Amino acid sequence: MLSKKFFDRPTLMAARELLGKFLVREVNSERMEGMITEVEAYVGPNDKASHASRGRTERTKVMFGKPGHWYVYLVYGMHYCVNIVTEKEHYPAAILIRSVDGVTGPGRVSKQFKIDKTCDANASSRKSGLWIEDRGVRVQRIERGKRIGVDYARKWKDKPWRFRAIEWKQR
DNA sequence: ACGATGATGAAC
DNA sequence: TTCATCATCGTA
Repeated sequence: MLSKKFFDRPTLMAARELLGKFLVREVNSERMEGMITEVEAYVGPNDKASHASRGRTERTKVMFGKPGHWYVYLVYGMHYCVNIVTEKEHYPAAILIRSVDGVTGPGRVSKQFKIDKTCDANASSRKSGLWIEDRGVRVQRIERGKRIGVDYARKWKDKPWRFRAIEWKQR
């Protein structure tokens, strides 16, 4: 299981390395799991694409908290987005999980893994029923691009902070 | 191309 | 208390 230490470092670095890791969900003795194939980084208090750029609020306070905790929120009144908090406490940053195996799109991922508001602010751990594991997959090729759905973010909208696994190998 | 759908944050 | 906005998705 990935420890807090994995997330306590620069977000772009953690984001790239999150590709190929496995998202595991356990709820009502049902277990789901899949390899993370696409992520986006939201970094620091000035990133206008990040919810944290408006400062610390009830919703976003978890982004300012300890690394390795889940930030889950509702978008467009319908879909949940699943993020994992990174970097040191008080520095707001997180990684959005956009695709897992064949499940492409943050809303679809949360639906597939039954992730909702009850997961928000929990630590990534077996106990919380939602965690991440390293199973020895080595990602060999990564595509990098702009983040999706953040056209309002001025100069931050074109930051190439989305990462997608193109090629990988089981060790 | 567009509407669904409701929490959130900021303005009033 | 109101109001615009929104890290999306399914249908057309």
